[in-house]
Amino acid sequence: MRPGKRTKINELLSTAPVGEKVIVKGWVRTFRNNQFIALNDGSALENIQVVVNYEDLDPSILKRITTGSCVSITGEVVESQGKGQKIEITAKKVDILGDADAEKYPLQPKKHTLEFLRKIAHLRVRTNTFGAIYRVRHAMIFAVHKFFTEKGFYNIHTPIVTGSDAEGAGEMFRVTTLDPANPVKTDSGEVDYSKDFFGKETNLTVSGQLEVETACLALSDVYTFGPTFRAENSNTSRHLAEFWMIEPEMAFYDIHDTMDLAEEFLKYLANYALAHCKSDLEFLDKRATEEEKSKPQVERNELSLLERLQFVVTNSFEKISYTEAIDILRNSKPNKKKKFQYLINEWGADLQSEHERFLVEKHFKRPVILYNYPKNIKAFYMRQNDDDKTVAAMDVLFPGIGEIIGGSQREERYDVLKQRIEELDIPEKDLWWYLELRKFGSAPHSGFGLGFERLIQFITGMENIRDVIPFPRTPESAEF
RNA sequence: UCCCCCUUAGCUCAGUUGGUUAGAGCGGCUGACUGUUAAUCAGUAGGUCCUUGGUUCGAGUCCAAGAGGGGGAGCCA
Repeated sequence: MRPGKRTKINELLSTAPVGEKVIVKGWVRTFRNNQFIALNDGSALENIQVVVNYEDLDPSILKRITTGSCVSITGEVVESQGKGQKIEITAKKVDILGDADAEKYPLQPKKHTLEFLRKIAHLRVRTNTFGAIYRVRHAMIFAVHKFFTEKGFYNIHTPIVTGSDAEGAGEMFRVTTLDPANPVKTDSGEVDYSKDFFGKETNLTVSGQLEVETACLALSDVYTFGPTFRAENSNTSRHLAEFWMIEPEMAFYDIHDTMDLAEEFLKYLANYALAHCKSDLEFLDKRATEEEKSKPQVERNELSLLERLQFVVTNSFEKISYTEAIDILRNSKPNKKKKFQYLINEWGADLQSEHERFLVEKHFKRPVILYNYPKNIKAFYMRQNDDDKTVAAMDVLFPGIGEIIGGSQREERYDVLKQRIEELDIPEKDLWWYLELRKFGSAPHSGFGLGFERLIQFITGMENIRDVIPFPRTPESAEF
């Protein structure tokens, strides 16, 4: 080890170099008995215990070792005399890098509520829970790229600012440099967007799908992984105004190939987390189990977090058509006993989350993929089936989260697509390039969108989506 | 956007049918102790009871509006 070089705590704990002189730097979690610092630098969930000799240490330094302060420790790695840890560091030198006024520092060595921690999002990552979530989140980002790279997919950066309002995936955020109090106006008094920065109306993207299809019809297998913005007034534990979405798009895949890929992908990710985030997941598993105890029996999970991840990895997903799902729901107990708020009477009804939850959590008790939905409840670009009633759409439904993936085979036939655009009154002028893809060397292709934060919810067992992204953006809330 | 719930010390929460000076644990501070594991022990400070208005002899408690937060629904990923 190079003299003067800092060693990260995860490395120390895994190599346990007893007898070596080391430098560690990090943040104090607790300082017990005027002797024992629990030090964490984020490289692992675990802390290293630093033992200081309070009789030799300058009292003015001793006083500044407080919860939250940042310190640099020079000392020797020794076997611990205590029971809670194998090794510890006997400090020879303690430097305070950053004070944390104990009277004002909001984090205490105790359990805080998630609601409180959301209000101090700049500090919450210093807790075990959020440290674990951030690390798992990183591991999943890496695993996404690894999965697609191994399968020969190319990552495509689709635009964040978009000029088309055509996809209809949701309300959009406007992008403009016009003065909101006094925008340039046309003679007829309308806002003159031709004078705006881009010379037209622009918005933040709600999906990179349409753009990534261009790359798909040249590179075959591609994916996006980027920020996505929806200005919906959604106030739920599964919605954000700014979130990250993964959208693979595959040439020559039909809807069944796509469902298989979605299943393989999700299993790969769960498996990667189990293999690479062991101690973080064990911590989150315990945390979730504790949390469950405060809930009524009926709302508790039958499986623990780790068991759920294991279950997804080892069990095949149930794949059924919308029509089959309607049959199951129509004959289900809650439907017959009128327990559903929305009763299923006939084919064509949109499924409510109570129905999806019934299928996933009660009927099949495993992830379910529904496919071939009625065309009038799905988007214009989805491929029409021969029955003329349904489109080749699919949703992957997960327990607790609901829809984690939505995808479809795309309509590759120019005439059919054009007719559908007209039927739905979608402004065609914004879609000329999208239609041209069907004019020049069109190909059957399919894709899906995975909400990254919903994935992280599933992997970490966190119930509120605001706790799996560092800085959540939701209606009325954009602090930090 | 709709429905429901919550807001009391830095944090987590008690606070009886409306009644004198609003409490506890943790945290902070002071001291003791010194191989602790969210250390322990003793002492101590700390309050716009979310805001505004109303009812009442009297409001933390009842009513109304507003603010903030949470849960559910819809929209979806």
